[in-house]
Amino acid sequence: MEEEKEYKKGLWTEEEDRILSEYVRVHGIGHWNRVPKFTSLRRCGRSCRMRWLNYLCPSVKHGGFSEEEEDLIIRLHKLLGNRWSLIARPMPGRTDNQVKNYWNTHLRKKLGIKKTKGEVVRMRSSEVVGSSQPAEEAVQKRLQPDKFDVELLPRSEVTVAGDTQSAGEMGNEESQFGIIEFVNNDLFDMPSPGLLEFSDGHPFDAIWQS
DNA sequence: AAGGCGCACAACCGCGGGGAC
DNA sequence: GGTCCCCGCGGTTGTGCGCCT
Repeated sequence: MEEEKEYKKGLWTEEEDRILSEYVRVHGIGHWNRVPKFTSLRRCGRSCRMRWLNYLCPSVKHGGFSEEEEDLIIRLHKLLGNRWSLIARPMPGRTDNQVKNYWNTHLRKKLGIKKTKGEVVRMRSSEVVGSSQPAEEAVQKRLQPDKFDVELLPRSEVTVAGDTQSAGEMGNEESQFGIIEFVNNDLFDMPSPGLLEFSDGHPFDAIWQS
């Protein structure tokens, strides 16, 4: 794309912010690629979109994270892994980028978490099924879900998001798979009831990351 | 004073999904 | 069904600034 080379990169100036804000005021949100056509702004659409969503949007909260927000991030990250958009969803005024940056610069250090590639702490359903404690209790203990009600569903064929593999095809031991249902699904904009699958050896199982 | 360094935050990039045509 | 456009996501890189020597 020849035209793309002309787009400016780097930090935004006050004047650019003003132009973008005025564009949004007149044309509304969306069709960001039209911004450089309709204005004198020499920024690509994606850059405009990001600047608006992460900074200029009036609903975006600036400033440090509160203890409550920090606690929520920690809990949700433990639960969801690096799914920043999901983590940011129940936090009004916070964007995925903010949450991601805050995690990478503050919380990971604070929690003593090293950056590892693909290291995943998995919960085998044998921990649940094979343990002496009741299945639901085991899940509750692992998730520490002050804000969630979870229950373990009977293991059955699992279709992992966007994948047609059955649970049986993904591993050798049937006991490796399980499903957690979020009974209290207020925090996530998921089809109710929300389902999270976990399994061994599948990319989608990064629910608990260390 | 200055330059090296690390931290915090902003911004970019690659990729993929969904919808319109 | 194929292509294009738009958008969202998550990882990575860039930038500014304060602190230390």
